[in-house]
Amino acid sequence: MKRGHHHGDLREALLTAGQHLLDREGIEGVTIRACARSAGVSHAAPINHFPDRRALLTALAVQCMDQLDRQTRDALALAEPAPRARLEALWDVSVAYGQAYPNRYRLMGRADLRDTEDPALKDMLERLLEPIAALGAQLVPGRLAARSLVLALCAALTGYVFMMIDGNLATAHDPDSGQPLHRAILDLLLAGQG
Amino acid sequence: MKRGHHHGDLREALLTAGQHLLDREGIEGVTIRACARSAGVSHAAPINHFPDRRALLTALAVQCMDQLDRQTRDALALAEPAPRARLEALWDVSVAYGQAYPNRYRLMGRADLRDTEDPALKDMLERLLEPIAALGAQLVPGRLAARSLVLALCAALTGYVFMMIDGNLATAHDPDSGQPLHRAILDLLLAGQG
DNA sequence: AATGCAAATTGACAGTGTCAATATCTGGAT
DNA sequence: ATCCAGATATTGACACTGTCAATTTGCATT
Repeated sequence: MKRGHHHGDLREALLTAGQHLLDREGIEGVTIRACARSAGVSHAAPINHFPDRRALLTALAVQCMDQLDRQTRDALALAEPAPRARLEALWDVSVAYGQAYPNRYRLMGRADLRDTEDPALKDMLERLLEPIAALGAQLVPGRLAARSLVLALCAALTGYVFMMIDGNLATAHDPDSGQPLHRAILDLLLAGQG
Repeated sequence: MKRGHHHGDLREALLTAGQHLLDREGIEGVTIRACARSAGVSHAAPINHFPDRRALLTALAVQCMDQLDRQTRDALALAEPAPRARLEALWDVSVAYGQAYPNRYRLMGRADLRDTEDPALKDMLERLLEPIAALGAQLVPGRLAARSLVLALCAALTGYVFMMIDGNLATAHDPDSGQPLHRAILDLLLAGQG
């Protein structure tokens, strides 16, 4: 069934090699030639599956987004129905993912490394926005206010995770209340509406 | 007066060359060899002033942070005394800077490219945090609440600017109210405290 | 079985960061 | 004024990288 001509399924092998390289050595470390070496093929073999490095990194980023999206939807499926609780669950997932896989999160944040025209990427970006947009709409009456809230939630969440990843946070938890710091940000953002 | 041995002041020449390259070609484009070419010296001359590329990029980032800090303090000097107005002024400066020089803002966000031990960088980071920390303390009574607010403000601001830079914003202005979108985020963050 | 096409290899080129060895200039001592 | 020591710049090299062209290999369909 596989299209495997020589290798079996080189595309998949390159992606898992890339994932490992990404986790261990950072974005810089995920290079076409290193992935090829790790998959046991020659240095130019990947060109048949990814026209250039940009395409490889885009596919890798889409894979990471898919993981994050699945974890988010799984968590939401188990969360209580109250919008506030669901929003907390959503934030928790992203924060945990960034903590567990900082380099994957960094890759997802590097828009300059992506092929913006990739249809798989476009789909993924839409899918990723869906849950948070739904929660925003649920929390706030007007469509306009909802857009603002969603924007604020996205900006604050990604901004916070990157601060955390980059070590610009003294502590991850509030020393007094013991609750994670990102809870406090959510509190502030939702203080306005009941 | 200058320490100019061969070139006059190569370090400065490399930095301005780097700034131009950064603006025109992005971070990828600011390479040791390109800076050397632009300054009219051989490819290995920069090593005397910057031990490696990381050091060059760090110095460049510090320069950008200094520009942003100066513009911020200038704006605050002209702003009205009300904390809310001062906070708006501070956000306006960062948003405008990101819009005018997206690549400089991107460089400032790339903690992975910096030499964390650089004392000039450490100083600059402290100085950059100072105004926003002061405003947070002024806006909110307890030291703890102030820390949370400052964190939220930093995260939301940088997150928003990056969304804007990377083209993940449909519009930069609210089509109805006409006010810039980041105003709405500030509204949300400050809705809790009077 | 033969042919055509997709996949993989090999080899090359230009570009990069970084190092070692060498040459050159400058400022200050004699 | 001279001369020397050390900072500064050059040259050349090495190991990488992405990308391309030419070639070979292997599969599947005719």
